[in-house]
Amino acid sequence: MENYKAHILVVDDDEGIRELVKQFLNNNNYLVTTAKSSEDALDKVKIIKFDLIVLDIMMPGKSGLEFTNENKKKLDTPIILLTAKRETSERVEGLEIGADDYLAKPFEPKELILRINNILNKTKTENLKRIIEFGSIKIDLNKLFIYRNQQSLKINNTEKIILERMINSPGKIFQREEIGSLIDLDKERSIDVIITRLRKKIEENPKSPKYLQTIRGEGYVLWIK
Amino acid sequence: MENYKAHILVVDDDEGIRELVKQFLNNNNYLVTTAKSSEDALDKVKIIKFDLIVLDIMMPGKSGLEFTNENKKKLDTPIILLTAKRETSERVEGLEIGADDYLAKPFEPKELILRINNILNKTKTENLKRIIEFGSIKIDLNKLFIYRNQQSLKINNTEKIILERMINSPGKIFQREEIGSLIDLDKERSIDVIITRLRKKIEENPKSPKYLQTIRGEGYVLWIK
DNA sequence: TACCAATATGAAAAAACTTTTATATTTAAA
DNA sequence: TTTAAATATAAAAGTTTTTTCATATTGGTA
Repeated sequence: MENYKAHILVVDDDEGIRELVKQFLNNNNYLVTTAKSSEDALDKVKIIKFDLIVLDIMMPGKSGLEFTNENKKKLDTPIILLTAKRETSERVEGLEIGADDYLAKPFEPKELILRINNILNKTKTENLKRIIEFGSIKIDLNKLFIYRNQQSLKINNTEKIILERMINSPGKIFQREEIGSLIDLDKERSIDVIITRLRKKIEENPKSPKYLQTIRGEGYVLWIK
Repeated sequence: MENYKAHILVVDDDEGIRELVKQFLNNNNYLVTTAKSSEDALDKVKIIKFDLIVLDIMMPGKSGLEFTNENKKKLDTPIILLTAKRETSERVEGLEIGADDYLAKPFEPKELILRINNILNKTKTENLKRIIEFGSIKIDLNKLFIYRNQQSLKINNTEKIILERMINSPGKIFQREEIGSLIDLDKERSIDVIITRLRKKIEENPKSPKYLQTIRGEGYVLWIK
């Protein structure tokens, strides 16, 4: 986890809420900056790239919805909206224009933390790990390793590209041509060779493959478990 | 987007709600399977790997919370909980045990769709794209390409590993030793060579680098914009 | 400024990866 | 069972990547 604190911008016109939230987030190991209006927030996002923005919808001047609508795309920062209204209409609108989540006031601070953790962890772990497991095999597409029966085998980039594509559509038949197009290769026999190599790595018994099978006359297919 | 429909499991003891939700999700291009209890759901997840589960909390037999608690980890499928209660306590508990989202009944079907889209798009795009932009450079860590002034340059896996690490901690000084440990290399001069190669690719003017700078006596640091 | 240690880098060497080729094996249909 | 087409694969050849080495350059400090 290292020493990095996520930096969160809290935007609310009510100083009481601002400070309360700030305090609470501080206690939960977040770095917090506050803004008292959308305009104020805009000034700040120009200078600092936040990890997340918590934004009240109803504020004098520009509303949180307007702020989200106008800035979400270029900022590309997760936004959690705070809404006072009970009706769903406003919340739906918030999500439609790109907010990542919302919370109805009054809310439990603990719930806010959970939602923040949820969003930040998600983007983080999903960015870092791309690990697929099936059968007795584990494939780490980032580290380019396959793990099977206590041993680890390195895969190369070509193999990664093909595995990644096939894993995305398990059960789909890939013609040699389609596989070849992924790596810019058009000799049929050459595709065979790559498949053979892959089988040696992922199959218990490469001669009668369980996962990476041949469909005679069609191509190859990957079965995940 | 291809031809793939996300497969969603809807679990609710109330047939009316089950069918309503199913109908609505079908209309929104999702493939739906229903289950009338946690036990029923358990049978189904053993056979099918769903993309997402929508789960009522209050059901006879095993509750949605129990189901989530017991299965979330091994399933690793996003879960949206449906809660009837107004209080936050139950919702907080749901998030704590690993649900990805919840929705209070009664809910607008449209809101459910938004939340589902939200979760599925998030996992999908974050799995597929790992593109970093800074200055006039765009780095695609999946495709192993760097784009700069209309031209594209290939990076190799070693370069990707180091860039990825440094991008994760911009401004952090990396000692040669630390960089070397990423790629299992312990000769100082060899690290230099890799840095030189990287600079040729990402720097406008590699002789006076703007992004990948030397900290004499310490190591290297990457500045993002 | 002159010196020394730190850093940079071209080029060679070594290692790894990729493709092709030639031949063997398998499969399905006659 | 025979045959022809499809697939598999070992080994060679070609290519790229990676590391090392030798030398050049740079930056700080006396």
